[in-house]
Amino acid sequence: MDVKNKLYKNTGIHVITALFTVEQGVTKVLLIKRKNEPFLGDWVLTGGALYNTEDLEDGAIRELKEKTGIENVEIKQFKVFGKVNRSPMMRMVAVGFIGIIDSKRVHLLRETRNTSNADWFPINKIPPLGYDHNEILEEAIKELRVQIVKSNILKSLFPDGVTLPELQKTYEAILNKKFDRRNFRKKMLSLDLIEDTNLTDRFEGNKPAKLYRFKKQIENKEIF
Amino acid sequence: MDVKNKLYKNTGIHVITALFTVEQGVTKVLLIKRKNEPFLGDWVLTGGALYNTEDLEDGAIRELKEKTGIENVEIKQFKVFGKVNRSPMMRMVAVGFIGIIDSKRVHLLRETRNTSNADWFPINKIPPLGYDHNEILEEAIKELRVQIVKSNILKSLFPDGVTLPELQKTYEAILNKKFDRRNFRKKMLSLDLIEDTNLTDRFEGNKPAKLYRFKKQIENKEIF
DNA sequence: ACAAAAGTGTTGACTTTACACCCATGG
DNA sequence: CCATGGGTGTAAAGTCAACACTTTTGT
Repeated sequence: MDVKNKLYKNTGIHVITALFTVEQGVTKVLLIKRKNEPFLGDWVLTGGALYNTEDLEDGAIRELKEKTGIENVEIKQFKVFGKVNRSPMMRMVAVGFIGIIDSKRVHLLRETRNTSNADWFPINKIPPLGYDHNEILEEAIKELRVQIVKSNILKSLFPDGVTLPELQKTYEAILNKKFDRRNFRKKMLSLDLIEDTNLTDRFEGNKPAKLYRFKKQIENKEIF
Repeated sequence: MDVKNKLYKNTGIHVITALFTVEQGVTKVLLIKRKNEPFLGDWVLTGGALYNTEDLEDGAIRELKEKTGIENVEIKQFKVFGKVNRSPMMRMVAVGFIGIIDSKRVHLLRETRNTSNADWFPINKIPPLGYDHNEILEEAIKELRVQIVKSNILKSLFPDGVTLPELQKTYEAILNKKFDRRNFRKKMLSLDLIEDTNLTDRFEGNKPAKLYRFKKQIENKEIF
């Protein structure tokens, strides 16, 4: 590779995170409003350009912090978006990440150096986004639906443990589907993603529910 | 993003393909030997730096052509590798692709402008590779094993159709596992990846086998 | 004792596994 | 007619889907 060749110049990396939450049965994603060109005034997913001194995931986390104030998130790389013209100023290849957190546990910055607003949008009410972010978000939602059944990605939504009824509502919100309570329990437990704690929910006028927690490590299943 | 900021300079994209084949029950991957620094004389996966004028997949295909002579391959993006120091000269983020072809159908160039050798290596006999390619290859093998049961990736290995006994040998080679013949058929057909042609194998002293072909489009299955 | 939500078990349908014999072809 | 490899069915075990009643708590 000849570093001076023009074909290799002016290329950069975007790190873009679709950060989800679930509020009262509604799956939402965090969007920010741009304060600069290009796409000034447009809503976009959180993200920005990677520094050449940081790893991909660290860059995505830094951008989240800078543009929304959100910290302590676990995210997972899911796909790269590299069409030549996806960004207008120069050639940018975007690495997409997903994560999910409890929006009640974070303080969202409404304005920063580079953003004029930030908010959680229900995933079925997404405005036209800047860049190719509608496409990235679509893929992110698909990936989220896959990951919740085969990884512990939901751990960051329930860092203090979760009850099966809560989990069921979450799955129903994300997969947009209803489940039978008994069968959901059996399925969930057989997925081997959660483990019993010996605690119960704080009660509120009804039978307290058992608390589970997501496992630290998930072993992968046979595929054939 | 301030384009002049040093933090955004000197970043490039690698497009790296793990191209597999299966020969007599052995899964192999294509490696090339480097003719230049860095890693001069080392074996690596096929790939190189992306031009700022081409899409990711096009770049990976171009690199395959340039360094091995291989054309008409279908490849699939699977993961990004972005550790700050994965490449010694400058910051390079690698986008990994996998593909699988029939090695008998291609003419492999043994030497090119940038390579001093090229060959198919059994995946359990891989030498230490340049860059982080051992890690990339490991992930690529995992992904291959997932893809053969949920996508039509094997189509490019069998462009003219395939019989169930051939397919079974291929799955056994890639998954490193034996299957019962009757159960393999049932499973394979229920996966809905292949469809009957009304042809049969050209025979060679025994009962001719029915020919199947991989479907163009695979619909995705329910996940919960 | 009532309201509200949590927890639990069984049956029938379906899927998966284990296993052995017949069939078509070329020589 | 024999050797080679291809094709098929069935019974037992396991998994999945549908369904209703009992338990615990606070008031």
